[in-house]
Amino acid sequence: MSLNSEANLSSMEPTCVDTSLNLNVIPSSHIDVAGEFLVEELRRLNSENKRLSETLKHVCENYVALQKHVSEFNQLLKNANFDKEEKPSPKRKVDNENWANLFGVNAYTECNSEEETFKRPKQSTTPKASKVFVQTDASDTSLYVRDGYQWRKYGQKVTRDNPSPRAYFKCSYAPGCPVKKKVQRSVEDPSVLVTTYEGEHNHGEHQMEISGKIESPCGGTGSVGCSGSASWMNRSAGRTEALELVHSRVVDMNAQKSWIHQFLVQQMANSLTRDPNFTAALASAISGRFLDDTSMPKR
DNA sequence: CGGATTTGACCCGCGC
DNA sequence: GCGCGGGTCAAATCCG
Repeated sequence: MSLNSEANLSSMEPTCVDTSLNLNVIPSSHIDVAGEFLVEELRRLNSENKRLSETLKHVCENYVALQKHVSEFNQLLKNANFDKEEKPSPKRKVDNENWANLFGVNAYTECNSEEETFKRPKQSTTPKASKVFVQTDASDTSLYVRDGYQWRKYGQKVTRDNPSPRAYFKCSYAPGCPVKKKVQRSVEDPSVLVTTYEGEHNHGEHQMEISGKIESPCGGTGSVGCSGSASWMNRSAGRTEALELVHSRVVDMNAQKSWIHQFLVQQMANSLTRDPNFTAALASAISGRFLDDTSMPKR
């Protein structure tokens, strides 16, 4: 009964995390000390380990597929040879949105939205606007996007071109922060939340929503694959910058990988220490071993 | 009770 | 000038 049946998982792809636990650290000669209960416990943990490994295997497969999409996406962009001088047409904009959705890029920014300047020429001097596309659960009807900042909702409207309502938020982290954001579901894909940010935060550090949650190295919570934080968007000033940031996201995944590894190990350790059955069995095994040592004649 | 959210009313710019 | 639509306000309501 090997607990490392999924050991090949780690060699499958460098991006995958080896979560298989080496639970064979207890010599078989000691197992009989705790009796059958410990064996049962180990069996249970083994099956759970296998189940988790299977789940992780699927996650890794999805990740590899996504990575492939990203590289294809980058290749397409190279081939397309974007002309920076060219004024993008509304059609181009739609194409870009479709690309972002097509390739499963969770967060995609577009700054100084042509749409805004086209519809409202008088507002061309207004603070730059950025769009972020966030993949969410389609069944989730809420319009809340976790981006690390604290927002206060001040309005909601149903717009003409989109049946889903548009929510209006103001940054409430700093008193005089002028940043606003609009959140609306995409017409094409209701599972995608289109978030439009306007203005720049006048406060340096954003508040992390990590109390009781998991902080990932990419600066967000553990939700929705580190979908674009506002600080990320504020750095981007155009399409190329946005693409570079998509690249940096991929690079960040390496750091994320080690973080995931640490996190999984921590979670497993926590779940084991929290499990009263396991701790009881462990205590029984240890005390049994002590009794064994003291009662047994020394060799 | 205070802060956040909801929602109808209002304002303003734009096109006709 | 008028209607339409997007954006904002603010009173009512909710919630911890």
